[in-house]
Amino acid sequence: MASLKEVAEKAGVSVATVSRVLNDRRYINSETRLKVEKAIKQLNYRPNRVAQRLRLKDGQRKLIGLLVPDIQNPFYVDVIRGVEETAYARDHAVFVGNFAQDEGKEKMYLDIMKSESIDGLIVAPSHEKDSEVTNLVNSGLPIVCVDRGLSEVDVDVVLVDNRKGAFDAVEYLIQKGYKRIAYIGGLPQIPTTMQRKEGYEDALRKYGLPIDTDLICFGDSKHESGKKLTAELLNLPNPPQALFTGNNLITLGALETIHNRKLRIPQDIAIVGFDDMYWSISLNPPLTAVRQPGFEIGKRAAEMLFQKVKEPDRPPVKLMLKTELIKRESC
Amino acid sequence: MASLKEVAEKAGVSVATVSRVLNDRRYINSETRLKVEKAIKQLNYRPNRVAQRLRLKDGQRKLIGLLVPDIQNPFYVDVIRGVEETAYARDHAVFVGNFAQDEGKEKMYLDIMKSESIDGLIVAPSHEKDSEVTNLVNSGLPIVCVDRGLSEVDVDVVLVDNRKGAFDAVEYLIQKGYKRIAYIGGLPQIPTTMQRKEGYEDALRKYGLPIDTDLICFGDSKHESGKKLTAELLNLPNPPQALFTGNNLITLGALETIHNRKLRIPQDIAIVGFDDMYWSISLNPPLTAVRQPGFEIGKRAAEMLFQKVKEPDRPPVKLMLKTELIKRESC
DNA sequence: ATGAAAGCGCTAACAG
DNA sequence: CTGTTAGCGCTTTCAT
Repeated sequence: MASLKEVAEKAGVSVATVSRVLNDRRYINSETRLKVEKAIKQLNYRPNRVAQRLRLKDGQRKLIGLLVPDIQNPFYVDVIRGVEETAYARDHAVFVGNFAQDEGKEKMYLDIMKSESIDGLIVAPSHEKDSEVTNLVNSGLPIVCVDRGLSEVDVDVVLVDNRKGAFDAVEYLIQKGYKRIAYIGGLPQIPTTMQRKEGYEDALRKYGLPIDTDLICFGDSKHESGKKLTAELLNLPNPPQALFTGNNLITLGALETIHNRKLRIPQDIAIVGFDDMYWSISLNPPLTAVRQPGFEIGKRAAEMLFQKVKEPDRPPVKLMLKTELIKRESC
Repeated sequence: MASLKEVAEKAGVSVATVSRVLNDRRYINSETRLKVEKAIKQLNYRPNRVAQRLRLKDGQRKLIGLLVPDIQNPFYVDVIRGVEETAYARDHAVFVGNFAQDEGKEKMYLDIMKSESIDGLIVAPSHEKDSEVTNLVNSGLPIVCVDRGLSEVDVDVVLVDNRKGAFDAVEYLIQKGYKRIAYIGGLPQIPTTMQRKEGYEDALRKYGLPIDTDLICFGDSKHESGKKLTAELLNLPNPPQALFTGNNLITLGALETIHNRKLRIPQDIAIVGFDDMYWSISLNPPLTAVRQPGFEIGKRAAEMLFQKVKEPDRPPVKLMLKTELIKRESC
């Protein structure tokens, strides 16, 4: 890799001049510029981003971090894509970390992000009191939370109305005539898990249905727990008629158990899931689901982050996007 | 963020000493070490990875790059996880880039990787003659290819026996009695697309079935093209009885078209796909598919890369893993 | 309009 | 065993 110095030598100017033609487009004699540009081309010079970041100040490093809880979850894949596209449009690179729902790994990634001199961070914190992220916000690093907020500090956040989304799903189930409806949540410490539970209960309450704690259960937001909890629910003496599953991986796990038992959907058991996937129509049967705009969330979060970087003192904003109930055939 | 200098001041030693207790565990007076460790703890010091990378030589920077063609494809998500887990076990960070099947974006990412001073790169090149990646291999950067190799240079590569995997799938279809079998491939310039086509033709030939070019088509390896090409195939005057789809996104697209037309699988049209997903059992109907071990591919590639970094002159090796045909109900 | 030089935070000779 | 110092590649005053 050619360095600035080599370019300078080849062009017969100082490194400062080369740096100027690269960044600071004023005050350059046009002949000098030509010479430099020629040398750059000949050597196929590319600035060393590491040296650049070491030297540059906050907000000019062209690198942001993105920390997601589970890359196997297609929702976060959409968020990642939304962030990346927006960042690249602004010539920023994105350092993505997947902490796989492991708080230890989350901390490790946070350490890496800090020491990689990023301009800002987009993160879906493990839980609302996440002290590592809270400290980082307090340290002044521009941060935007996605999917979940933080309770101990005022921070920018982009998410959906989980309570409303869940309410809509369960209300639809009730309107379809189902009475015993179970909720299979993810990790209880994740805010969305509880918000969706609230929405579930809101709907039950509105229609005067009892809230039966036997029908409310929590797992770890992954496929396996969806599979296992569905089995437990179906083993109940008085099993539910319908399932409201708390995220897409849980939904997939639930479907697996139902299919293994040769139960018919929705005749034997109905299901509506939180999180739609573009291939939900190809599931057996086509899934009724609450769609959240993952790509849009990522995009908005990135835009918000860039704004925050530019104007660090503007007060944090909360952006709540809408969910949409996609009606298909699973209930 | 505290710096080495601040730690040194607090501990009353030189920066060199602090650096030594951090890296170079020999030759340190135990009292000195204690003082330094205390200061490190008090200041909550973390080394600045950017400064470290700028200073360090090849192979010691604890950062590798990973460039994948499509993060929306669950296969690559598995590869990413395999690479990450292996890298983290060795205390390396992974810079992941998703070029979304866009050669321009691939080049951009390659530039970023180069200028981020990585120790090595794992990449699934756009095509076999990918000159950017080829040049990078020739430049001496340790590189391991996954999923696809390079024809113009001898390089390490981890992939599966695509031809055999495709052969097994199509042979199974033939044994089930299907005679008019179509192949829906991805981008024709991707090596796996053509290898899978070879396997498809091998099977047809072995059983004396004609190779009908009307039944062989290519798209762009994404959901939409699977959807569209399936529609075209079904519109043929003499449509196929079975589909062999070239990757998981194409499969999902094909299923969508089939379901939209209210066709029954496998009675009206059978399907077997390349790439299994853990939720393939929940598709309508449970999908018969060729499984490739994505996680394992990522893991092996990372191990191979670390070896290459340690011993840059060892001759490149090709590792070919096996596929497995998972028989379910779609044919 | 251009160059010299400081310095970002760190590691690794080299000297003692 | 420890300190001093050069230098990784870059940007940015400060001079000129």
